[in-house]
Amino acid sequence: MKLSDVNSMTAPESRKRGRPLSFDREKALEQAMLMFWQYGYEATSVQDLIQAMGITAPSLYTAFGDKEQLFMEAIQYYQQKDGCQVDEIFANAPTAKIAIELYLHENAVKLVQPSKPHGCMIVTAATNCSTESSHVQAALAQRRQDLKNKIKNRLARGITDGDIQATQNIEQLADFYSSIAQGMTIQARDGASYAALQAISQMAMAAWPD
Amino acid sequence: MKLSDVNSMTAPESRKRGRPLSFDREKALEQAMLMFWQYGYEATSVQDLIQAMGITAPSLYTAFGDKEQLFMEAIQYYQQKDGCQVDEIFANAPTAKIAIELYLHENAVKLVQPSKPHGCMIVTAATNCSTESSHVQAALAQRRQDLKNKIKNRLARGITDGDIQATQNIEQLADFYSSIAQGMTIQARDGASYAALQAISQMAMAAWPD
DNA sequence: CTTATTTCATAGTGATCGATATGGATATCA
DNA sequence: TGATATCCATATCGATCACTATGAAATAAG
Repeated sequence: MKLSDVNSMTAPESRKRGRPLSFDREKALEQAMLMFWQYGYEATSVQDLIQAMGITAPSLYTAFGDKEQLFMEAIQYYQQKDGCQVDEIFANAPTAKIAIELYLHENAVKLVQPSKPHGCMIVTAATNCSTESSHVQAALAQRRQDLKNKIKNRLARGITDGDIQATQNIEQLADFYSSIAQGMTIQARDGASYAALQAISQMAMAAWPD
Repeated sequence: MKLSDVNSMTAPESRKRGRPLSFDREKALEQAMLMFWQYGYEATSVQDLIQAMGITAPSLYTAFGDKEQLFMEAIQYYQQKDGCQVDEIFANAPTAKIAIELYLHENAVKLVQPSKPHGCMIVTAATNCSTESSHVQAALAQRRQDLKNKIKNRLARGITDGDIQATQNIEQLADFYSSIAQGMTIQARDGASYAALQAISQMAMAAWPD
């Protein structure tokens, strides 16, 4: 690492040398996320992106690397802004059952936000991929696996807390409730209302093994 | 209609004039279906298709019209060969609950067939589409709606048959079980085993309102 | 000021997209 | 056989794909 790098790290904003950015990087990222969310990774062209972001192609590439890196950043931005805050929900819920119930409810809310694409971006944004972008597909699959693991861990805590019987098959329950969440995304894509989604999550809770 | 058309209809195969097809049309269609099933509509290029089908581009266009018509035919072929035979299942099941249970079981079988793409083609093949092929997307959405309507109709028959209480919300039940089937597709895509899918469908049946 | 650095706008790169024009090959019909 | 009809193989169409080379414009440092 060079000394100049250290200097730029310790004084990130104020002492930048060249011509300043003429656009808001975060707002541009948000627009890119909305495009990827609606149309998916490959179906969103760079041309579409720069129009939505209000910048030119060279600006996109200098600011975000390439299309794939922009997508990865958009995914991260999505999870922060429009995804379910599952860590917080699971940490604060008093029981595992309430944790799942609150998660499914938050899921229903987030899947049909007004003036935003419906459905979960993690589920839908890289479904149809050619072999060249299979690692983008794999990255989203990993995020879905991460969620399932978080559900499983919260259920395991339910056993140690005593609100789930130790004989319960936690793996199966995690499969079921992540499947429910993903099914709700397809329903939301196909026009389901918040009320319909909420009804689905309530029916799913009726399968809870008391 | 011209007389020649009538003649060709009454004698379809034997009296065709010109050079005969050098490939099996149905086998070529099956290969096309497998490609669309795995990669989706837009991510499968015509180049990919003709390689898998073993024919040249002009042959594809004379035999199937264009890429979109080939996809529509592939969808039809899929529903006949690899989709759930829901009409037959629903017609023969003695009660609505058994009908749904059998459907979900058949679904689990069809979603993880060996040496075939996993998940339901109707759910996954046109998720990421640009605006130019939005009607392809709409066609699949219509097929999903058709399935939900068939579920609803079978539940309604359950009420007239007396195995479902008339107070039950049939719309909600149809939403729930079609959501389950679609969630299972995402699970199958992400590597779920038949046993895992079957466990999901059994848990879903635990939510049945007796 | 000059110099260094970064961004911006224009224009265009080779590659691939879906789809076809052309002409020869192979069949049936008269 | 000759006429007609259909298919196959080669080569290629304009459009779009993700991406970038070039140089001018705008800032900070010296």
